[in-house]
Amino acid sequence: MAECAPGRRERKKAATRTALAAAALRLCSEHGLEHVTVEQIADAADVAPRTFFNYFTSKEEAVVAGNATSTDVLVEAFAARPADEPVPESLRHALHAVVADPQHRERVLRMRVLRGHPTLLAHQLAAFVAQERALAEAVVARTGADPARDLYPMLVAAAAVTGLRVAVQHWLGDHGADPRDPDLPQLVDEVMAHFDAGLRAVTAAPA
Amino acid sequence: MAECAPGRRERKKAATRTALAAAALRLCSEHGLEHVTVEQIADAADVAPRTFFNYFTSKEEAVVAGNATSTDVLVEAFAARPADEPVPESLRHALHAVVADPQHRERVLRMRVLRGHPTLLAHQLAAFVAQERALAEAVVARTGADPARDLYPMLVAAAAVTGLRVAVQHWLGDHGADPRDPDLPQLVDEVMAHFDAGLRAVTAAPA
DNA sequence: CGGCAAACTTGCACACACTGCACCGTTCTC
DNA sequence: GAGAACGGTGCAGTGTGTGCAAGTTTGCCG
Repeated sequence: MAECAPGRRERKKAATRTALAAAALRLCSEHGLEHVTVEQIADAADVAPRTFFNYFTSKEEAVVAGNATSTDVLVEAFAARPADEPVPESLRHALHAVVADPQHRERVLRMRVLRGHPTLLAHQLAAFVAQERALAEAVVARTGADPARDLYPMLVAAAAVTGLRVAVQHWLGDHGADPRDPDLPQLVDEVMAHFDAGLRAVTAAPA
Repeated sequence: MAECAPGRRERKKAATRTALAAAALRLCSEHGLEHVTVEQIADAADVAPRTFFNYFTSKEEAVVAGNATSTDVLVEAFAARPADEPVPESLRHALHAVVADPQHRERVLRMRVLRGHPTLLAHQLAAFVAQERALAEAVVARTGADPARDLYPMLVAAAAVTGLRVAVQHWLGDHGADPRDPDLPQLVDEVMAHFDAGLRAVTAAPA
């Protein structure tokens, strides 16, 4: 009952999908991507191996599926900002909302182990592009720009997602441990400050 | 003979790799990704199927491999700009060099047919990330910034590659046919102008 | 030149990914 | 309660991707 918009059947489907994605992420982050078979993932989610492929076309897709929730957080946080606020400022707040989400942190930490698997990385990036598109639609909805004539909505959305990715990479120490040991919200602010400055380098003199 | 730095053996290897990548791109763009087998690609390149996997771990990787040449063009064009030029301006010129490369246009047009295959798209994006890293190194080499403390090099490189991607997507009509029918260099300029303006929306009134 | 050693190619075997098809059970609709 | 629709499952088959053990080419040095 409750809100019967999603019927009983649809809820079961969503539950199975979530269970498969969660099992895939957990098993692969624990044992490594290539040491986990689809059969094991299906077992952990208590469905038949064949059923796995009714939801995902590959292991990688299942592992990355959880990112969709971050997309929702990002878009909703952006949409919730006042419409007269400058777009980049709204995006800064939206990115803060994402990195503040405990589920996002959890996922980032699990993903950390899985870096270096090219195929998985590739699918991860595909998930980011999906984020970009969803966010671009929200920008269009606010600004009323015509995406066929104006590439601003796509660009600013892509820039925001890219900025988030760069911030997370930096935070994970992909380019060496940052001696300042900054946290994720701080790095997001740095990224957006660079965008605000038109990407003009203002690097301080080296220590 | 000639410059013997790359020995006879290495040249053969590079030739085989190129032949495999070219065959993969050609066959897949003609018949569709899923209607081409590794065996056919190997045949077209005149090697055994097993040999294919000595060079690439998947069909997708082979199809996308050609992008490495664009990376070289991008990085070299950036490095060739005067060191006292602002980084974004150098990047603008470097992006122009890429889109002016006939090989790049050829590849973009072939890839056009292959959009919509999620797995291939994913690997394509992975190739872009490789571009970002190479470009970031060039930025580090010019500015002397410490990538462990400063995320500017990674960010500006990622922004440039993302901008190129957005421009190409727009050019291919992913968001509807642009009535202005702009060319690629023009779109690159628009992208960089948006970055220069700090991504502040200055959308003109709709027609 | 002769011959060794490293590296590339290839065939074989195998595990696994992924798909089409058909069947069964459950859920929705009337 | 009957029929339609839909999701779950087993089966069979194709194709991917890898380890292993050859055979062959290339580079190197005595």
